[in-house]
Amino acid sequence: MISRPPRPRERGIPEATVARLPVYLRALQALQDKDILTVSSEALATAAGVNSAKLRKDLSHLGSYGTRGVGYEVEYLVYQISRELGLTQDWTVAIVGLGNLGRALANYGGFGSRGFRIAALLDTDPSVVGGSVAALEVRHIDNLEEVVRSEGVSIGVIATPAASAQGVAGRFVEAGVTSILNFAPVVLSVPEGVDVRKVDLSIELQILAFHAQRRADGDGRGTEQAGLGLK
Amino acid sequence: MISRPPRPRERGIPEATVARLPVYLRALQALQDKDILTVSSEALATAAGVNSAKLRKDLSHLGSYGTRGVGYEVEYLVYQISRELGLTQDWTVAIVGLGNLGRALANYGGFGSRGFRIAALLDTDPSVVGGSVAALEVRHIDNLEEVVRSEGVSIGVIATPAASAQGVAGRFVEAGVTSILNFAPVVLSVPEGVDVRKVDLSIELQILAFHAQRRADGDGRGTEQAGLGLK
DNA sequence: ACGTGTGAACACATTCACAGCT
DNA sequence: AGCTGTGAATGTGTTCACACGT
Repeated sequence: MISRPPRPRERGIPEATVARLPVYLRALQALQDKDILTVSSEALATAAGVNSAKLRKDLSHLGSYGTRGVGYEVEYLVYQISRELGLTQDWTVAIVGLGNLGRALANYGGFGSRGFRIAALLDTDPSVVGGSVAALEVRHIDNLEEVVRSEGVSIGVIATPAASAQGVAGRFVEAGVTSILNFAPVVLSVPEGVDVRKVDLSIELQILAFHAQRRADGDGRGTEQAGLGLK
Repeated sequence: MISRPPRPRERGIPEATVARLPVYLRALQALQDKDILTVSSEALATAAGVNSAKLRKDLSHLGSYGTRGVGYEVEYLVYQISRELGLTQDWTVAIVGLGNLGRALANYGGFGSRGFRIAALLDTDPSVVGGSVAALEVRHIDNLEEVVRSEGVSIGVIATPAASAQGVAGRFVEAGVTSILNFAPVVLSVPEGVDVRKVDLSIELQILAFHAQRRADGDGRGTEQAGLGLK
């Protein structure tokens, strides 16, 4: 008899919702900058590029933070979302690989804007190590374990060539880092309990190409898509 | 010679499948480089980081390209996926904004590797315009419309500051570009029929932070091996 | 014997539409 | 009267498990 380990219904926020919370947060902060104190689901949804039913459902997972007949208090919602996302505490980041992309990341202002602090830059290339990027010294990757410990790094960013990425991931994991953001075009293999997110530029382009092609062969010229688009 | 596939193709591949095809394609190309001719769904799934049932279902949307009892012929599958994604034709790309990120994109080799050609780099900054990045001259953004027309640009990449992104998007759309890859942290508003994909570094970090926080304070529920009781 | 291809079951996500509070 | 919060309905995606072709 095979009983499947039941996924315990841990009362959690749906993944799709989590992915949108940062978007809502950004929209709310833009409203704050304009000194707007209150916002309806309809208005906030428009600013965030979603529909209002989805927004309300998403927010309902955090709690009842709106007022019926009125809307949401901007400042309060900013705080609640920030807290839910874990942005009320600081997260320390290390970036490995300081090619063009790594440099871009290190210099990216919005990065450190709230909650994220870049604590270390690491590379292997002797022509890069010892130099300085974004007012930080680039250290040799041999210091990874020590830096993770001394700086309390909790998020590792991998911006190396594909061939080095798995090795770096392994060292991060070994050093106790359980959150990894991977820009290298490889599938990383990590133990259970380690969270890897991937950002892949060429995959995004390929998805765009797919849709563009579909649009192109569906309509020869402004015709709507009819069935039987035989080749 | 290439015989025409006898299988009629359905229109409408699920979006989730489309997003994974590039991953399969990359895994298959890695197998090709190792001179592997045939692969099972199990092996390919492992290389792509998914389970085999999902892989088979995904591939079944393209047609019946496997052989029962054997597996998939690597080269044939590479061709079929490439064709489905529209990579058998060339796509011309223009990048706007040559700050750190734009430069990284322009220099990113994998970009142009297959099917994508960077035809133009555009910026407003006088200290950048006229200079050269990745062996291409950076032109002033006033040339956008002309470049789109003369080079046949079909994909626009926006790597500008947030404040400029909507304006650039509008000009792309006006010039006839219907596929946009946006790296600026704003929600772009575009007409129906224009496809926008967003890559947002700080959103990815925030999602990681959410899960990291959950792991840290959820404790009891999870039975995964904790790496270092670092709290 | 083996691994693909797929209907059926299940899980997750979105949208609808309206009850309920202010 | 107006807008949130939410069950119910619908749509999309994933996993199971096995029939079927090689």
